[in-house]
Amino acid sequence: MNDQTTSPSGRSDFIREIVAADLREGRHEAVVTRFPPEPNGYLHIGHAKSICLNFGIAREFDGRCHLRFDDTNPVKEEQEYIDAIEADVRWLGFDWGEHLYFASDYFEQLYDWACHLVKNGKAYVDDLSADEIREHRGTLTEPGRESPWRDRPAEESLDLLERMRAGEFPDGSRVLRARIDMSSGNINLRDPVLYRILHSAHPRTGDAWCIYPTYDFAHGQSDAIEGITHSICTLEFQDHRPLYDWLIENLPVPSRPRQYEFARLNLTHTVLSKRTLMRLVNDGHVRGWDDPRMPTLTGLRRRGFPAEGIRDFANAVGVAKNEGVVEVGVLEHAVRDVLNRQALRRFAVLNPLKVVIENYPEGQVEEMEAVNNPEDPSAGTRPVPFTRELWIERDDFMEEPPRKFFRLAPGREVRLRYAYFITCREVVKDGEGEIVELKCTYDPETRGGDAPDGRRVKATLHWLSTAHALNAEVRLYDHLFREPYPGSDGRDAFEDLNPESETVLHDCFIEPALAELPTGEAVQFERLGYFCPDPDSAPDAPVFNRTLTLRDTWAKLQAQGKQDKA
RNA sequence: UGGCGAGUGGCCUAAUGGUAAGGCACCUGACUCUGGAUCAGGGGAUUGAAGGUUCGAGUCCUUCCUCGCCAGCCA
Repeated sequence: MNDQTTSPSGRSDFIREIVAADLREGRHEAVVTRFPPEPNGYLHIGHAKSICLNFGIAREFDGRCHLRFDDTNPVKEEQEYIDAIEADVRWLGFDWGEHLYFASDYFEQLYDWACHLVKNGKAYVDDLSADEIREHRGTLTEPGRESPWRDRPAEESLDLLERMRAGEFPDGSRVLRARIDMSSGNINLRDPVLYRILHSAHPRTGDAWCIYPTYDFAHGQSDAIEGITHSICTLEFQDHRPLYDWLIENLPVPSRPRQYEFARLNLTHTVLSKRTLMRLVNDGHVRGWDDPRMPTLTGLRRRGFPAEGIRDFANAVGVAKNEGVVEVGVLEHAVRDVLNRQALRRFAVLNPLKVVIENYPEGQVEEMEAVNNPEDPSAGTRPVPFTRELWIERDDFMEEPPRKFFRLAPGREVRLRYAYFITCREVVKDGEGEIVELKCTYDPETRGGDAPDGRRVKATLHWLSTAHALNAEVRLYDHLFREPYPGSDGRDAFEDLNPESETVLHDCFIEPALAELPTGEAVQFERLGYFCPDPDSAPDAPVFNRTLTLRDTWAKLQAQGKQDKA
């Protein structure tokens, strides 16, 4: 018995309240939910919301959640997707234990139930073509017309259904339809198709079948077979609920599941429709389903988004029936929040500018002790080599600094993190006036980063010894779409693609400690953001993906054009 | 002119007839060897509209408006 109404985070929602009430009032001994993907594509962040809801409820109320593939349409489904989906759900942090199911496991039972409906006059074989059925269906405002085959004898329908199964008829020649109400305002009740002929091999049942149940006929009955108590789906299925209930009530099913609908996730600056995602991949706008810019779970994982961050995000957006659009910032905040706690800090210089410390002994190397994670003392420290010639970030120097620019400038003193204070003495330029080098001096008294005389600096920069830094490629990512609502106001979503969603930087430098970081392990490049090694990395050619930038108030000031304001 | 659903600060979500709460975002200040993090504070809502019931309405009733979904042998 469990009468809690809230999730561990203290939040609840209308579905959890229904579950809690059903348990409290004894309608069910335990809650059983299910996540029912069709294996025809990759899972994305929107599915994550559903996964977190279904598995989350099972976990919180001490019930169970099944992973069930809704594999009723062999022409679109593939084993590859089944494998990828299982991996993604596991990665997200959920476990279905023994409860892995396939709608195709129930084909025989479903067929028996189809016969049951026919025998009871609740279903019939229709010889109309797809076009004719459409014509008979009517429109949103006009009722449909009954098929001429609607009242044929049950025995005849039964015989035809058997012969459909036996493969006697070609695709599309006949269907099995429920006999409900051709004049219903709900089009799903206008004698919906239950079975269609598809001479197509199925990833799991092979060529055992040439007729396949539709979603409507398979889903609720699969729920009933598995003892699902709460069948949770998205809003677009609300219209199907009367049909869901009609089938359950007219069939000798072993349990009585109920369907509940919630609003699917929408996110700004991205798109979550399978069709658009597919086009992004097929038209080469991204490099694949796992491109770090994709909102797919495999893409987010490659990008370096931790599963915990995605779960936190799902929890933060809540579950309701109001279809809204969540700002990506909420997702990014959730991800930064876990990365800030967990990611090891490292130095990297993406856009290098050489600094020579003129008064530092040539050939000398000092090991500076750097903290691995200020949020987690147990992460310890590491040595970072310091020498006379260093790389710093080009953005950390300005020859003519505006008022609010605190970093290095001619004559200015700043701190090199964990090392010394340095002062810029001279700016060296090439023939074109490009700054190629900074000549600086350091104060030996400031070793470790503090001045004995108590003087302060306004900025602390990250740096790397030119002699020790490793070379790396770094891929910078930004929103795939520059518009918050891609394709709004009549535009094609693809017009809103962000041309700068990926910027590849070569000849970046990373600190030696980064040499052997496992793929996908997130680190923070101090002052820059969170990054993780990409699978494209080679032993001597590391590639890093930028997961997210750090919050950057300087960048914000620049964007607002306020950097000169007093 | 059909059916179903939804409208609460910029965004998301709560308040289950008792006097609008939280997260994100934004702004200020403190602190800081990351312009990060953290901490403290702040602005911002005539709850889609108009009526009605009630001592009292975001919540109940009526009418209206707006938005979303549905006419696959997809899910």
